This record gives sequence, C-alpha cells and structure tokens, in this order.
Amino acid sequence: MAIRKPKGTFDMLPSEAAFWNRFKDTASTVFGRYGYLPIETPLFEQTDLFVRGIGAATDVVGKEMFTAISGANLATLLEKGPDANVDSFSLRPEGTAGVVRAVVENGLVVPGGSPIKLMYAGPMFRAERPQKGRQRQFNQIGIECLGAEDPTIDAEGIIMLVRFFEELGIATDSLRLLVNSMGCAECRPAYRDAVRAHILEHVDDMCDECRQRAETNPLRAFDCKHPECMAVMATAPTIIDALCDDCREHYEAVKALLDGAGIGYVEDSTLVRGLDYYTRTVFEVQTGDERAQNALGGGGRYDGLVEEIGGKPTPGFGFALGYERCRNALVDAGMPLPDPVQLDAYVACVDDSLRGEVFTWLQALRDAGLKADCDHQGRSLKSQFKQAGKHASRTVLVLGPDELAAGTVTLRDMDTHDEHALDINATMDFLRAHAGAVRIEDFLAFAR
RNA sequence: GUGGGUAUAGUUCAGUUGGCUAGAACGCCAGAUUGUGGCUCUGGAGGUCGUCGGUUCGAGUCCGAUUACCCACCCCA
Repeated sequence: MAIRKPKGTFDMLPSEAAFWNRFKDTASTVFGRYGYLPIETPLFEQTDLFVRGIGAATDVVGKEMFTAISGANLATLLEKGPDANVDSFSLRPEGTAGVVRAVVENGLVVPGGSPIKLMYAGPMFRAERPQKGRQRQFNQIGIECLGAEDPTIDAEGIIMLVRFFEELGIATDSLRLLVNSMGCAECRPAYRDAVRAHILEHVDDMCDECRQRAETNPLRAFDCKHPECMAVMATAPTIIDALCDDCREHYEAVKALLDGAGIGYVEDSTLVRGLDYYTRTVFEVQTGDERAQNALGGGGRYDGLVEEIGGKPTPGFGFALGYERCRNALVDAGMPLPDPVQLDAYVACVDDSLRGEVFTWLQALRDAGLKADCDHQGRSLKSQFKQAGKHASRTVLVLGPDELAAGTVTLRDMDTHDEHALDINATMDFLRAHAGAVRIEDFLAFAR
C-alpha cells in the first residue's frame, strides 16, 4: 500500500505554499514597522524547557507533545527504567519558550538594557486529534518582546495585530478582540484561591472536570462550556476586582492606549489563556461567527517566564497567530488562493531538429531574469501553445526553420496576439546586456 | 481520551427494492487538412467500487470486522 502522510499533517501544494509565503511577507512588513526582527529557533528543544515554561499541568505539555529520546539514551532508559536521567527532546508545541530560551542563552537582554523585539514563523507540533483548524503540524507566526514592562508594548502589540489583519484583507469588523488582565504574582494567587473557594462552594453543580480543576487550575473552569458550570462561574469573583494597584494601573493604561488608537475591543474577565506563563494583559482575536476553532490568534504578557527558565527577571510580551485558521477565515470569506503559475515566456519548437536552439534560448531568457519554460515531451506546436496558455505565459517565442533561415525568432504576445520577428543577434545582445534584471515588459518594449 | 459521519476514475460525486460489460462533470491526452493557445466539437487513456470475511445463483449495493479520513467535544493558534 502506498505510504501516506502522518495523521494531522498536510501537504502545502503550490498555490497554498504561495499563500503561506505571502502571509509571512505581510507579517514581516507590518511587524517590521514596529521594530520587530526575525529569529529562527530549533524545531525541537529539551523537553524540560516546555515543562518549565508552559507548565506541567497544561494539556499542551501534559498530553500533546511529540517527545523523542535519541538511540543511545533510549537504550539507557530501557535498561534503567523511567527514573533514568536521560536527555529528552520535544518538538516545539508553541514558539514562545524557544525564543525566550534563545534570548536568555545569547544574552540578548540585560537588566536595565534595551528591550528586544523578535518575530518568528514556522511549524508547531501537538499530538491532538485533528479536526478543522487543528492539525498536528500547523504553522504559527508570532512575536515576542523581552525586557519592557511598559503598557505601550502591550498596546502597540495588539494594534500591530489588528493592522496585520487589515493588511491581509480580513475585514476587522468581522473579528472580535477580547482583552483581560490576569494579574501578577502578587494578586493572582489570592484570586485563584477565591475562585477555588467559589467552585468548592458549588461543587455539586459542576462537571467532573471542573471539580478536578478546582485543585489543579481553578481559573480554567471559566473555559468550561457545560451550562451548569457556566452558571456557577457567572457568579464567580472576577479578576478585575482582585487586581493589585500596579496591575490595575497597567491594565487601565493598556485600555486607554487602545481607546486612543481607535481599536475596538471587548473586555472579558473570563478570558483565561491555557498556558501557565501569562500575567497581566491577555487577549485573543476570534472570528465573529461561532465556529469551532474560532481563535485566530492570542497572547499576552508573561513577566515571570524568563526567570522561570533560568534567566534574570525580565518582563515579556508576545502573541501567536494560527496560519491555517486565518487562511480558512479568508477562504471562507471568498478570497481566492493565488495562482502560482505565471511564466514570462514559453519557447516553442517547430521542428525536433531545433531542440538545441530552444535550449539555448531558454537559458538566455532565464539568465536575463525571466521565468521561462518549454515543452519536454516532444509535443506538437499546437499542443505547445496550449501548454503556454495553461502556464499563463505572457509570451511565446517560436523557433522554426523559417526563422532560422531568416536569422530571427518570432515573439508572440499572448494577450494582444501581436507577433514580432526579432533579430537573433540583437535580441541575444539585449538579454545579455541586462542579465538578471530584464522584466517581461522590458522585453516586449524591446520587441516593438 | 469521548462521540458522530464518510470511504466508487487524478478531483468532486451519481449509482434507485442486490443483475454492471461500474457512469457523469471537471482535469489529463490526441485530433478538427497546410507552423499558433483560451471557446466549441470529436475521440481516447484512466477504477481488483478502502481492506478482509460473511449472506446469495449473483454484492459497488445487504451484514460483520478492520483501517484510513472528516466533523464535533476537550484543548488551543
């Protein structure tokens, strides 16, 4: 039986891949305006980085990581059992931990120094049951800003995200921006205890999972969709009331900056990010319709993360966007994927004896900077023209016995149907004179 | 981990109470007189009907198992 792709993966065929490139380019352009610089980190890291960074109690770390142990270590593990202390690596389930690790390891931020702004794009891996908008290998674009606690970082980050969606062509009035503050190490523990107490008070009305959450992570009960649980949580104390003065001030400042920039948002005191590292500002962008997997992107502040993975205390802020989900939203809204095939010139061969000439012309065109191709299957001239049409070629260059005898080639403009007899030597000279820089418009202008 | 759905040409799908030599559209290939595309017309290639087993004179069609995929819950981007 033919080998198939692993569950939850997909092939990016040419038009899809072209769109992914456009997505990355758009992000690079927009985020670049805010001073964000590109970074690439490994697709796998030591498992411990994610355990400490994201949180051992999270679903992402607890049951969704692809973890590998290299050959020799595997032997040790088999020999000594689960307590053996061996290197374990995991495919990255998200981008923040790796970037923060790189910043710390390379000393990119020092206490009291300038903040650094970084952006990344690439695949993430989670061993989930696949469904629409949720794959095992999926692509994210994200940004991280390390070393600045100021609310302007949070606000400009959110604005930047909105601008990105605008630039991409997603109608922003079809999106919903939710914001909240989760407090900090000062005020969150007390709030967490208050929520736990509230759950325990109504424990008989709640689902098994939420009872469990009371112990492990009470805030997550806000995400539960059981009607009974939602009813209970609707009367739970809100984080906003529990914020310490510093957090409240920070939160108010972020909102004021968003208001000033004319960014519409909805305050949602139940918005709880599922990763443990978030503090203070958290936000999420959703599609307006109530589809499954409607979170296109989300993020927030993580002032404790750097320290958690072994760096000096350093504030941080970041967000990530799911490429496939944004793509789905755009396609559902009627946007066509780009057509990746668009040749400048197709070289047609009238007689088999001239295939050598065709090859020479093809190389000359390509070296001049044009996208050019020819038939590789000995097709008829008529069929070659069909191929040119299929590849949306702007022109066709015809080489035949008649041309050869006259020392010319025929250039057909496929849009206007005009044909020009070009002198071989003069044309070759023209192509060579502007090697690498010829555009098809230049070539057509030369022909006239 | 839990639940539901679907598996027939490259793709999207028809196949009526079991009688098929398994079809359509699109795509692909080739032609429609002399060296020229898109439209139209004609012809052609391409399927052990997911896999294994059962019922039957006969199974794409019924039954069972299995695998894969899709969708939803959960979680997250």
